[in-house]
Amino acid sequence: MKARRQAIILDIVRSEPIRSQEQLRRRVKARGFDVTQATLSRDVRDLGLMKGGADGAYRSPEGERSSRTAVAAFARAMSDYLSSVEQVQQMLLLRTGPGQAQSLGVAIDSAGLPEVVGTIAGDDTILVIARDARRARALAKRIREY
Amino acid sequence: MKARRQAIILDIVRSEPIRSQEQLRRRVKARGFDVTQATLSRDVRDLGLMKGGADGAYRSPEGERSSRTAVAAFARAMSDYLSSVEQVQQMLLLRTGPGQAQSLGVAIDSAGLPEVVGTIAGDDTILVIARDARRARALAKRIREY
DNA sequence: AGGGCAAAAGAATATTTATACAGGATGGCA
DNA sequence: TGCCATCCTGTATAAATATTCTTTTGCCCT
Repeated sequence: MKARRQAIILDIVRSEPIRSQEQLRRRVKARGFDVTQATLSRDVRDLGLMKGGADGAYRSPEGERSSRTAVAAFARAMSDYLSSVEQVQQMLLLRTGPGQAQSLGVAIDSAGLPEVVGTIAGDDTILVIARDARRARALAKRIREY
Repeated sequence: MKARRQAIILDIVRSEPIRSQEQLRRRVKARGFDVTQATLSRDVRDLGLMKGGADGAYRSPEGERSSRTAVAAFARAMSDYLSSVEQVQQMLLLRTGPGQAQSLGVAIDSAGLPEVVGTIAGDDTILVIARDARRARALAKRIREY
């Protein structure tokens, strides 16, 4: 699961100075993803991490939105608030109880899911716009698992 | 000669994207300093240059948060990351390279633009919600000037 | 269920970057 | 002057990172 792993990488990189992909590999493994250096090289590029500076460590280019608690909050918000999921082309319609959509929308935004272009939250409905229908489908599946 | 050479390196790195020390070596040579890659590796460390990010190029960690205003950072982020702007009613859809939207989104948020209600950043797309269509149009115009 | 795709990851390798070591230049000082 | 000590650099090589090519996996559509 690439998105999840990349979220973990961001988290690791923010929490301690990582100076090589091998070092990163061990940290990522300790969090349950055993991948090769090649994969991490691609992740580092995808995430736009920079290496160098004062300590020679990887850095996220200007603070990403706080993701550590955000991903957890996302999962929790889903199981707390979500009542249904429907896909319409590249969009998802999420239903919540009355007045709960804003909270869930914030959680989705904060999670920084790469497949999500954006969300619009009303009172009990959220429109999630994905990059394309395929990703919308994948996201719907993932969301239903919560 | 070291100081002079390093000043030139900074200048080169700021003026065009340099993706390897070999490439840098040729540019430095063209400016009159014929040195080896090893020396450049040391220079890069001395100067605290970072490599990676949007284009995989070397970058001076200049413009660190304290010295520049958020608006200047906003302008710089725009010119670095933005690839297109589209207006849909009171919203703008900004496109960036893959994985860069989060960074740009943060820059927009930090700039505290009064016409912006909020932003939602995905992987390579940002949805900027303005207060109304008129303001969205004005903002789009301003953004395109970067 | 199974075939066809496309995304994702691995293995091997190429490329890029960092470093151990050594030599030459320079400056201080008895 | 002669003798360090230090700084800077190059050479050779080690280490780190990127990429190419291949395999695996998951998903969609009969």
